[in-house]
Amino acid sequence: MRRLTGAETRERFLRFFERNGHTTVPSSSLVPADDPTLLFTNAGMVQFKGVFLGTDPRPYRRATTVQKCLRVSGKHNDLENVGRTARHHTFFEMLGNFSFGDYFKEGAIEFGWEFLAKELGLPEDRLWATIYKDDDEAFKLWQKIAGLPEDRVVRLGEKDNFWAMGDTGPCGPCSELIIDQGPTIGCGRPTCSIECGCDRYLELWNLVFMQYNRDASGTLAPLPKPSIDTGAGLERIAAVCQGVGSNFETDLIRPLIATVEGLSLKAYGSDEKHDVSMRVIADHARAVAFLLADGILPNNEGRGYVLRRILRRGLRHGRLLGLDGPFLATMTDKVIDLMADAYPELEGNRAHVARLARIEEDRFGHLLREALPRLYDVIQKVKGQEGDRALLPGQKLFELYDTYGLPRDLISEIAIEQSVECDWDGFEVELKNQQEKSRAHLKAFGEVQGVAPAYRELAKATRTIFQGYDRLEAEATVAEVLSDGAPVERIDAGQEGEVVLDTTPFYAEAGGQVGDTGLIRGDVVLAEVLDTKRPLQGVILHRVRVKRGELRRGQRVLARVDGDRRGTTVKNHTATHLVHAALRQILGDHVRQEGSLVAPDRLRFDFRHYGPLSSIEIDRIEGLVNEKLWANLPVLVEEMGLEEALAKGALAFFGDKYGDEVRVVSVPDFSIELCGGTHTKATGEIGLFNISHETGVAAGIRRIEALTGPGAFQRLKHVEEVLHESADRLKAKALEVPEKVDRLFDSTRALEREVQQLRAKLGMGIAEELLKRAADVSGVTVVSGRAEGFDHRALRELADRLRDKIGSGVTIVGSSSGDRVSWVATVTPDLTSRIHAGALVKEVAAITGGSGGGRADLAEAGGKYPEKLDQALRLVPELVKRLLT
RNA sequence: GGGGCUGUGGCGCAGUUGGGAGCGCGCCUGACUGGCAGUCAGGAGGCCACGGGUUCGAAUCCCGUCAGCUCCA
Repeated sequence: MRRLTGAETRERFLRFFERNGHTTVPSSSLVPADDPTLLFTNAGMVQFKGVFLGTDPRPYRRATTVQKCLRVSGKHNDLENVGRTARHHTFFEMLGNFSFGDYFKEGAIEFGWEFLAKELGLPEDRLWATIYKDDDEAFKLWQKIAGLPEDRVVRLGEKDNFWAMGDTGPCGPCSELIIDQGPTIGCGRPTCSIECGCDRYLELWNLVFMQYNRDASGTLAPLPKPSIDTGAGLERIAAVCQGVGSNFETDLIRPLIATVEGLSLKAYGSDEKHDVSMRVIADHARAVAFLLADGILPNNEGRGYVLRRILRRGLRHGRLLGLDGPFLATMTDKVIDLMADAYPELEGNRAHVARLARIEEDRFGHLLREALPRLYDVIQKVKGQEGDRALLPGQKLFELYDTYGLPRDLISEIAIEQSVECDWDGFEVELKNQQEKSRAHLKAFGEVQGVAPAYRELAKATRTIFQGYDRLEAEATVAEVLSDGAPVERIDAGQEGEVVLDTTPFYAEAGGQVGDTGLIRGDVVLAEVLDTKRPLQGVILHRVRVKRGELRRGQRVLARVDGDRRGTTVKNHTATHLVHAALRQILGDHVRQEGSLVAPDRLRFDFRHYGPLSSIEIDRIEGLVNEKLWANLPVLVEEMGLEEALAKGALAFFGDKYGDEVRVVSVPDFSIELCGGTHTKATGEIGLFNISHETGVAAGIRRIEALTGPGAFQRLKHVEEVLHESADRLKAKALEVPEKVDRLFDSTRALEREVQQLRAKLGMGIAEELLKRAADVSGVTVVSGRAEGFDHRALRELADRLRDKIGSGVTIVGSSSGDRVSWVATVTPDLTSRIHAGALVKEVAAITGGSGGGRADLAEAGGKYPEKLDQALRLVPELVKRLLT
């Protein structure tokens, strides 16, 4: 057996199956193309699901792939295990060969055996096979083809060797090829067998024989064209070929560990704890690099959240190794060096990956600096109270998670380190509570929840024809009249209700564009349309208030949309497409629509992006959109097949359902999107585009608010007016306003400083004066007096000076300015036990109609009778005498 | 959309029951000094995010606005 590198193994696999009539298909993205139920591609067959189900015809019947995969949850893998074992990964590569109704069991077993035993030259006497317990056919084939003795073909149950795509659908028995690595590897127990979970009997290749279709009742029916789906982890095969005991020792991953060694200056293999961390970092760096390169952005939910968790877990282990500085970008760079030949998408995203790794690293570092001390605080406190059997309360755990963003797994890891328990049940209660609250609010303020039964009936009976793309007025017949979601006889004058027409020019709220308003008029009726909605496909509801007459089923009416309102809405909708395209052009292809509002007076666009936009970026976006307006490009609307639209590069929303025929709205060489909304005929109609606001709505999601046409003009006009008015008041030219403000600010500060200096000088004079009049009250020096026009601050400085001068004693100074009195009193430290400055100042202030307080050595007070100031001052010696103890 | 947390010199942060705006790093000046963050002395630099309110008095308490972080939807 020759040592093969990982890259060679990958190559040989593909070449072997190509030689055997298979078409090499490139790995699909880690984001499954049209499978919202699946978070990540987790097996080679994911991109062929449709082929197996017969919905996605391909020009080949045999295929082979090396597929990038990610597994972060499920029974086979748990994020927590990664790094602790020799085989668990988040990211891995899966080798696979597939037959779509072509060869079956015999072929699959032949190929599998030949590749492992002949092509790779694995020792035949150590290869085993497992089969599904009832699969006698496979049992015989393994003996016939591979010459395996009976005792090396092991029958296993449904759990191990029966595969299904879901509860229903294609399924079948499977069979695994296993290598016995000998008793020195694995658990070493005498009872160790092929069923043992340890590494001695290592599963190399899983062959799935898809031969049944399971219906809803659980009955298995034979498939007319049985198929084959196989999968073998590249890392495992490489480990065996390279004669190393762990996937992490292969040349696919070991170089990454070497990089960690270099960064941390610690040797792999010298400390098990560090080894775990190194493996975690190596594994997670691979996942992070590939996820970022596939366009996923770190986020708080779904895929983005998984990425963030992996990334943050990697960082955490970096810290365990003493890597306090940024290191992740170095790691992802190394991943790209290693893998770019096999996955060209990595190279093109090198800078993007490094940049995001760095951003996330900073963000997380910041978060930890903020949050970890809080966690340790809580732990210390709980330990202090409860000792060794300390339990962290769920409410605290939730606070750390909810407010400070500490990941659960990190909290739990630290709790274990610190040997305290966590009340995760209590945590769940808090979490549920928060979910309830969010949902309750949504219900109270959100749209109609659920669909009224009457609407469902309507959907069966009526399909309103929408004519509003090219006209704003149409004659129609009233098909149904409803009130509170139920059909009624009629709607009288002054009443509100809902109307369904057989045909309408009114656009119903969809795709962010608000519903139309307008009028419905008949011989005996006039009604105002307040809003238009579409609760179900084909049902268009006009919410109306009848102004005159009454509205009944069967009436002939004229429906007329408010053209001005629609006109500005349309401008905003087309502008929204232009913004989307401009964002992608200027910020990058990772920008994706997250939500949108198209109203008559404004547009709002939420999108994925990793940080705030700079003012330069905003300017460029605004500029680019306006350029497209001035070029007056046509806005084209076409109907075409979904496939064709996607092939043309039309942007579609992930998770949205589209019919076979879709509407494609495009601006030549700039924007192309699937869209059912109404648009301008050409971009020039929009007139002017102005971004009014850019904010964040959540981490990784930004929001742009903008105006078009007259609205944009008015806003700019208004800004200009404000500027001119400011300029007038400043007696400056508009363009000189900033300078002028700077100068004013400077001079104000200079004046303030001058006042302060003058007051200090004045204070010195007053201080001299007051010191001369110092009194002696029971052996304590008392200085008191007034300093006209001094505010609190100045009084304090004066009192300070007096206190320093007398060394030991009491000072109290007051002032009046306007109708206000201010007081400050000090007591030198040697006397604070005998007299409290706060008590003194309070009594004095009371005479001038105020109150106050403070510390024993310094206190302040106010009052509102300036004319009583002198009277109060005269009473000072007496008061001091009384207060002294 | 809803909740929580945070906005204090250029940067990183502290600021106890409301009562003198501070620390570290950086910056400036001077002196000393052949050393890896040199030492010593002195100094400049703050609308304590913004706007209201409560109070004799607010960085501190209350309300609102804006921004950032975070969780939920």
